[in-house]
Amino acid sequence: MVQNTPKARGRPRSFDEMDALEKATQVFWSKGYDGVTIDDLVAGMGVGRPSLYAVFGDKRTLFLRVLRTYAEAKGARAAKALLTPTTLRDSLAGFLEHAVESATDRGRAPGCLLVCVAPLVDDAEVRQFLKDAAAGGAALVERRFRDGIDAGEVPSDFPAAVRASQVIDLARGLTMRAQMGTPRKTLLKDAEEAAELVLLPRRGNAAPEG
Amino acid sequence: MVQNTPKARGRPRSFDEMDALEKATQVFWSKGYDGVTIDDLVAGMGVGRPSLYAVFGDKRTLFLRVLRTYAEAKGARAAKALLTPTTLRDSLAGFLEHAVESATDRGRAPGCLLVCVAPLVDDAEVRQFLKDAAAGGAALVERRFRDGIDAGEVPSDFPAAVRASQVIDLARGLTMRAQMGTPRKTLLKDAEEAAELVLLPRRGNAAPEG
DNA sequence: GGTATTCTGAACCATTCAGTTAAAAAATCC
DNA sequence: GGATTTTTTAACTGAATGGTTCAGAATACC
Repeated sequence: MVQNTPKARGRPRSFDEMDALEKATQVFWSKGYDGVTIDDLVAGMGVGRPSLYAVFGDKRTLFLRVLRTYAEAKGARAAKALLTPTTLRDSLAGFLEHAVESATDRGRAPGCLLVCVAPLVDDAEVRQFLKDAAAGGAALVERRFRDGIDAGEVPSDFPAAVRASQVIDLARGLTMRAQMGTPRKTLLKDAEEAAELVLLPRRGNAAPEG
Repeated sequence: MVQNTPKARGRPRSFDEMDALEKATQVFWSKGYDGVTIDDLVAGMGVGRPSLYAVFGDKRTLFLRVLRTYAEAKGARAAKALLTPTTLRDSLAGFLEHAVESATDRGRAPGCLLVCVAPLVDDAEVRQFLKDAAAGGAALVERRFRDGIDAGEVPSDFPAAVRASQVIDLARGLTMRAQMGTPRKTLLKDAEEAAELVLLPRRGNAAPEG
């Protein structure tokens, strides 16, 4: 960081920008995009109306920023959950359990901004972002599968790409059920089962040595 | 039908109720619940404002009716797709392909009212309905699995309930990808793969005689 | 302490929205 | 043909919404 305190002139802000952004995330998350009014954001963020427009722009701009920030943080956590464990099975279970835990976190609205809220936004930029994010997630999982192949945890003909997109689909399903109120305990068990499922060897193959 | 023409008095309606309901479905489907205004419905349904209120009630009431009608029709088609084929594999593939086809139907908005729109509605009755509908779908798939067990298509220890909820999760994932613009062809292939996946025997079991 | 600079709070405005009302129109019943 | 019933067209109303403006408050610079 070359950026040393830039000599903030004028009246200092009464809010922290990142904190306000976090609160905005919660507002969108719990009420959807269309369901949110500027007044909701003003109330939820603790930021005055003019300040909101000055600092974050209009609703769409703010949402895009919220989306990017959220996706970055969540993506980092997901990657960590996926890449930290040593065995492939633990990696996948961790990845899916992370999705469940984040979707059933008390204090936050159930579900996930990327899965339950953003897809409904009728905006080309949002759609493209989601597509890229999903592709990135699938690529990450696929890479982990390939590492598992190299490590001999699954057979060499293991369909990594197909299974990766299935992992993403299953994670989405778990997340949506979280939003619908399925209890965390159930979903965690299902996450385990899902990890088990996607690791099954193809038909006509011997079980892996794992 | 005991109901013979009830001698419609007064000025006849200029619209067909069921047709208007169908159009309302499209409006909600393409713009979400919160995103839809009464004027959108008036324009999309070809029904005057006062008529809309008189015949369908307010937006929430109309949406609930749309939801029920849509779910009934879709449920019937899904059940048919699931129960008509003779082999278990064809049943599952048909079920998932039906989901994909309905979610990528040209002329309609991509996705599915039950998967992409309704979950966002912040309403207890809607949520309960969705929960019941999902449970009903899973139960249907589970029953088909059990029939497959009885028919010897899968081993007797096949985890029918778990796999059924996984089928639903995968269907949801496919549907969401449809909404995001993934082409039908890709999704149909993935539906096949998903059917293949959920039929794999558990670890440590011999392959079925299928 | 004075001035320039930045932020805040409240009021403001044009637009949009949900829901209603009133009168005209189109059909049946007598 | 006239009365009755129902639907339609168009206009209306009060509330909410998105976005802006403006005076005042809080800080740094000199």
